[in-house]
Amino acid sequence: MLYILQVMSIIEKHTHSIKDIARLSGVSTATLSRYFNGQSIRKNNEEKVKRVLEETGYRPSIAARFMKGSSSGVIGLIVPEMNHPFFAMIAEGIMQEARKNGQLVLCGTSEGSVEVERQVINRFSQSILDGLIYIPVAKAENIPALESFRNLPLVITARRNIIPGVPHIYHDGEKGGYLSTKYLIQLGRLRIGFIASFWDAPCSHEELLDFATKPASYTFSSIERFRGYIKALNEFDIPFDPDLVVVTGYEHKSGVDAASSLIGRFSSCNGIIVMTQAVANGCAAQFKRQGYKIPEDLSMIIFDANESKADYTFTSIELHLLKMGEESVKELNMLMQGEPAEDICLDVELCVRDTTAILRL
Amino acid sequence: MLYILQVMSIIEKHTHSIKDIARLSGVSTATLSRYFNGQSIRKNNEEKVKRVLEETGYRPSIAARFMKGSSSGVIGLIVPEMNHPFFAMIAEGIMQEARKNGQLVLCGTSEGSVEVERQVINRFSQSILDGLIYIPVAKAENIPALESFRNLPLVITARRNIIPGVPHIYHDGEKGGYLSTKYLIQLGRLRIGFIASFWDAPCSHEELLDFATKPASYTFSSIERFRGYIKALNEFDIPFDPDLVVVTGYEHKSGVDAASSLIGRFSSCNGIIVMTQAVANGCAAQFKRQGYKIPEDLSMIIFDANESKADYTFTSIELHLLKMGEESVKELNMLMQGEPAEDICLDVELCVRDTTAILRL
DNA sequence: TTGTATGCGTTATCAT
DNA sequence: ATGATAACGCATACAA
Repeated sequence: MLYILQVMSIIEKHTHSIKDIARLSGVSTATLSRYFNGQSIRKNNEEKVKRVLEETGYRPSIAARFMKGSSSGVIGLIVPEMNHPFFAMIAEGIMQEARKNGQLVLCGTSEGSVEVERQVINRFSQSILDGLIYIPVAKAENIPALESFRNLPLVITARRNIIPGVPHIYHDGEKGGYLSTKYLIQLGRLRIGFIASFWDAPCSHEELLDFATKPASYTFSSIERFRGYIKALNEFDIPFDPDLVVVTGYEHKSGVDAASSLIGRFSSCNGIIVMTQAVANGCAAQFKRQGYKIPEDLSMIIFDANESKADYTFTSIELHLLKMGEESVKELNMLMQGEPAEDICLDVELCVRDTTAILRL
Repeated sequence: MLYILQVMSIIEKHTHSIKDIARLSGVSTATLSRYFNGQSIRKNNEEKVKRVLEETGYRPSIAARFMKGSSSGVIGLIVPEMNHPFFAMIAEGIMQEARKNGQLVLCGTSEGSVEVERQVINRFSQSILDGLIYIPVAKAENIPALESFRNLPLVITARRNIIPGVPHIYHDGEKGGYLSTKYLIQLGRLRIGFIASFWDAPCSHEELLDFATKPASYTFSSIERFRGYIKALNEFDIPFDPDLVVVTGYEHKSGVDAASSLIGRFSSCNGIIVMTQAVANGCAAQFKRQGYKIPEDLSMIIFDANESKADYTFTSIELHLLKMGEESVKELNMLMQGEPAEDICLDVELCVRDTTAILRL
């Protein structure tokens, strides 16, 4: 009961202004403002002020504070979808780090669509932000020098090479693709499927193959990982077969479709690399339905096994999503303090679990 | 490229004020303000204004706007943990609905702790909110009439009976508990374990048993569901065995511990009801390790199988989490418009899948 | 329809 | 250390 009462009184909508407090406690607003910002005031004044604050439950308005040019303590976050363990985990990391700094996070989801993303960004621009963490859906080519963008501190997360001069926080996707492919090869599996996932405006099959060889002006994580896949194949002199590559989305259904597509295309596939768990689940379900045994007939490696919550059955490339969120906030805060910030590439590791096994003939 | 440029120019930090626009276009600020708010102005003025707006990329500051008393278009959300499919899904629903209304969501996580929750609420109070959606962790007894709380529109989500006079959006937990228990009984399984999960300050084993019988002044979802469990047992004249009940947390590890605990306590358990997937995974893993076969030896039913992303293997009580989020925002907006809002109880359904089977002796 | 003047809650500047 | 006052960007009552 006491607890609830406290909560309630704390969160009341604005009633008293700094002027009211000044009047009630007999000091000037200037003195109060200084007091709130950590400066010391005369002893007997402090006592009086404290008592009045207690009684009124006064809270400063950050709207007014922000208007005066100081910071709002609010950072923005644009994310494709909150209902996805990958982004939820990053968001959790962001919020934890933000809380440590007394910051809040204003969220918007782009719902995996470029159009919605535009709307949300537009909406954000009318809001009170010290900075923005942006997990893009958009496909953006030929990015020019952006002089128009130097005012709002910005960090790009989970993608690399999107906007020059802006810090990007991402995983070493190429290494992930390389490690997973190499491991499957070492298990004796030379027919390795690669299921690339995209949000909006997916790469075409051809584009993907194209991007894997020549340096692109931007990248998606699927493309990075695909590069590693190609690299490993080359290293072991395994001919690349385009029929082993599927481009799809990020849903459970995408996995089902991808599996069907693979099964329909050719006769033998004994290894497979999938971008995320939802797709992998759909994929596995469909393969099982067609009589494949996992891991014997078909070994699977996925990215981001969503550590703490899952059944721990997928062999996976482990990502560090909480850390990714934390680093994003740290970078953003550096930027906001005028310090230079650079890209951060987080390492990945192969974690062998239940969905991979040596190929027996 | 064009896309990125647009984004950038839109989100630039404030440069022009309404006064600048007034000066540049030769009209007064009042005229501009009216124009922005939909009133018509003289034709030739409108053209001039439009051109200036185009050139400057002017955006009104909602900080100033909100200071004047109008709404900020921002709703608050306090959630125990974003990195949990249950809450992530609710949050997604909230954000989708918010976006439809041009609103943004200010998020804070309580990290499953009452203390952190207090901090976050405290931080929220310094912010600009039109209303608040609150998913509580706190255990709150004997809630009094809260006169101090009539200013900030508030909705409680995923819990019921927390604060009188405030609308609650929740699932029919008792029905869920009842349906799952009844189904297991009908499969011939009369030894049904119930694994209750709590965030912070968990109920003691005794408290839980207590709350199940007498009407409590507040409730947790685990308690609601437990009531349904008891109800079904009574209906089939099955004696209640306290040893079949475990109180634990919401993590994977909680499930492992709960399973160990159950196994250690007694000899026979052929059915089990679990609150959430992470716990169920841990639980299933531990039971399997001990030689139990699922669903033959042990049938499992869980709540919230996290529909779109999962492997669809658990028999479950399906919740409507996206809808829960949407309804929360709708209720909150009604409240903000001064309309009365009432509790919403969302229905649940039993979804039979792979983790339940008839008991064969 | 338009412009002038004032207030919103805070911080910063300047004298005291 | 303190108090009076001018900003900040916007909305609006009121006069024109």
